[in-house]
Amino acid sequence: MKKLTIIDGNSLLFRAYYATSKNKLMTTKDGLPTNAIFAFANMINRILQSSKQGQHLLVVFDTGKKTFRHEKYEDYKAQRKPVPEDLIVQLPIARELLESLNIYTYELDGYEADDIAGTVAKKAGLEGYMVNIYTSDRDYLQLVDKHINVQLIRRGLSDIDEISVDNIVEKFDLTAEMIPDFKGISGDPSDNIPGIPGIGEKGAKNLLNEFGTIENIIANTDKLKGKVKESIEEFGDLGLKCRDLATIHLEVPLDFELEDTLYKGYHFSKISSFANRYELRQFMARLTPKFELPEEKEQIIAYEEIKSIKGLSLPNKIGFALAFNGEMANDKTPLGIVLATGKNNYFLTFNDLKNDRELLLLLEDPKVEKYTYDYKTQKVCLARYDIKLEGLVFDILLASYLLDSNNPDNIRAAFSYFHVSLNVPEKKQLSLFDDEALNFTFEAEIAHYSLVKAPEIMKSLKDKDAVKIYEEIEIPLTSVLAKMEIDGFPIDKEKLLSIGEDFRNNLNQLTESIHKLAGKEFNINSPAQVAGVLFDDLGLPSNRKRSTAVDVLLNLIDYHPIVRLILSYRKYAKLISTYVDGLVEYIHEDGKFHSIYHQALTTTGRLSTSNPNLQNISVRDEEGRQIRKAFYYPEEDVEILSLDYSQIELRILASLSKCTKLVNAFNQGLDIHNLTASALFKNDNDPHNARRKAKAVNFSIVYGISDFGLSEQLEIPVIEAKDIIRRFYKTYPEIATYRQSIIKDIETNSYVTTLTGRRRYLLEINEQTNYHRREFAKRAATNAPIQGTAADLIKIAMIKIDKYLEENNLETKLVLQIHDELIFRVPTNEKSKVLEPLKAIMEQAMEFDVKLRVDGSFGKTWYDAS
DNA sequence: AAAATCACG
DNA sequence: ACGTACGTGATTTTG
Repeated sequence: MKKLTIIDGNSLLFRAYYATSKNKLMTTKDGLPTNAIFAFANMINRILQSSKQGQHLLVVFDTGKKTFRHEKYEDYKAQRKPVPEDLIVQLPIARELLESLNIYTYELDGYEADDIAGTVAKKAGLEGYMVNIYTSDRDYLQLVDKHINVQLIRRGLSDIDEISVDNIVEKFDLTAEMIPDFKGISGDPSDNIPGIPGIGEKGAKNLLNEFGTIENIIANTDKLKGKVKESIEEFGDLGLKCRDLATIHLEVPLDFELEDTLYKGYHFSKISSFANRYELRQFMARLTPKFELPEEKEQIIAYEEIKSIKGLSLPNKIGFALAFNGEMANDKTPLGIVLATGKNNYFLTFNDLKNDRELLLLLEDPKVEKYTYDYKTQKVCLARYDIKLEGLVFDILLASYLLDSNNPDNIRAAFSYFHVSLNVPEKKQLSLFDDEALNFTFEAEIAHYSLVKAPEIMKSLKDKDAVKIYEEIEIPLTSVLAKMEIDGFPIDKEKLLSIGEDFRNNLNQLTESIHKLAGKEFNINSPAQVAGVLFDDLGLPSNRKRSTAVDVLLNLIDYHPIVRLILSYRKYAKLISTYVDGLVEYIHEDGKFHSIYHQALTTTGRLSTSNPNLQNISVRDEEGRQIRKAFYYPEEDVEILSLDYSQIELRILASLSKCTKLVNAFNQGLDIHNLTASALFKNDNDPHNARRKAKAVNFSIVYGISDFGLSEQLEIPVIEAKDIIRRFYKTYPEIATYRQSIIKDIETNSYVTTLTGRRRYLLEINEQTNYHRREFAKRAATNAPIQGTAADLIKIAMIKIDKYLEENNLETKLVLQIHDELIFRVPTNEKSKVLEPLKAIMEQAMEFDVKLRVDGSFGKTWYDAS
């Protein structure tokens, strides 16, 4: 017979915690309490111990959000004591434990664990399963039937009472069907359900055994007498309402199948690293080996070299991996390709690939589903040889990033996250004189595992609510980014060098003057030597760290003329090394930059660019801004368009926090910094200065404020900064509430989400002994939903814009993304055609309470367009 | 390889 | 009493 074990996660954790919290709590050496985990893990161990292969296992949780019961009865669970802090921090660890053991878990906003358990149990019962539910909550007894037993956990954890149809009446003097009515009458103080006043457990049992249901009791009120009669007459309806609350909801919309709960086993490496992390040695010693899965790295992935795919009947789902020569990141030479079917792996050299018409058609056929790691790099590489690649459905790089944005942007790390340990890649050198056979096992592994691991990984994405972002954002975006990388961004090398010459002249003069003022020659590039000259030779006041960073030097400017010169030197040195000489190195033969977009790198969901980084080309400083004059299209009739979101992060903050004042101000087009200034610095008689300060305050909120940080920024005492923050929250109270809710999120779940559901995990929040890592986690948690939602927004806009340009056969091209700004190549004749539509797409890419605003400007050069 | 600095959002 | 603004990448010096 099929068996399903359901565990009430919250209930067991509570029991585990209180059973082991009598004395001093058990902790890791960092001081993280692990007592509940320890006991909970032992319980899971015991359940695994007594299970067999082929059985099903499911752990259900409450999400802690309001449920439909709260809507029916606002006092539901109202007087429940808050969960102890020491237990809260262990909740995410319990989930980690279950994940490490590969045990299926489920929770759903709006429903409690018992509703989920009940729905699953009844469904399984109908399908002939024998169901066992582990809980300490007697409400579950109503589920008992001939297919369902409840393992009721009593005081300790080892004292378990098995309740079945055969013994429920004997033990509780009630049938399973009577349990809700029983609770409805006698009440349940733990859920704040009052029940019918005046009738207790004893009376309720008597009544139910005589009449069966509350309705029937009410219908027979005349047969009752005395106090009981009065109570039923007066509070009968309340009893019905209470029964309603105590009834387990059996129609929870579940989006998984019973098959998903089949327990297959665990990977030793994963659970053992978990146990090490939380110092649970005893647990590992007791862990049953019968569910241990073989580590997959032992398997050797072979491949067969072929000349053409002709004659092979390949399936419609193909894993693939290009082999590259190890050169520059965005200038790789392809050596060959491995195709994986799940059963076989085929290798073709790049030469054979180029000549294989059928393979070329397969690669560009969107109906042939492609599974791989880092589709974009391969698409870009092939495009340089005029080979099209279409039909991406699964990219293990993007999946690993969405499952945890802390995962490194690195192939071996991504695969090892899915328990695949890739062979060390061979450093391949293609040389005319080198006819040594190369080994492509590495690529065969990538192709094979990308294909076969996909179903399991898609399920993990589903568990983390990431499927929508994956399918609707990251997967389509990767092709848009590939196009941008292929198109590149033009640069006039001569112009850049001539700007550089001016910088170099300035730098030489500055070097001379600085050496003269210092009275000696020294390396001005060396912070240590600069510190020596300033603080030792010239005796300027130094800080503890002897830092010579800009903000320090700015405060020393009046002490000695050399300071201003050093600042100026730094500026030109930076411009020359990074933005002239540095950039020149990256110019391709076509006179363009082909920067790489990293789609799976930042923890918040933003993109980043490299080789070169085009997202940090100077703009704030007029001298530095000159660099942008070298960026333009050499064609006569082509211009650059820049479209940027105005104040996007503050708008998102206003919207996410539903801050009425800010939302209204934005929607009325008011200056938001002035608004804050008038609320916080009313008495400041310098309005310009007031706005500057207000702007710093507004931003500090986005970054997750600290009074010290703000005091540093504004160069005011910490007490004043503290008071400013207090007044800020008083002005915008919803933001204070919002921040608190974010902090609560991170503390209970160890992650926060953007508006689309993108997660950022911050496990630092659990480090009990490390105050400053915990505080960092709080600031980062405050910032991530804002920065990440802005990232989601512009990504969606990019996808929509790409589609729009394509569908309307426009020559305009998206060429650069700078977080809140998109840069386009626009043929002059399309200028009036694209401006408004593109603006509108950006402004409406996502729905917010606040209206979004996009500003745009054209220019021949990037300088003129920004 | 890490630290310091500074360019951007 | 702690010791602090969020996210990046490139360059240079230095241990």
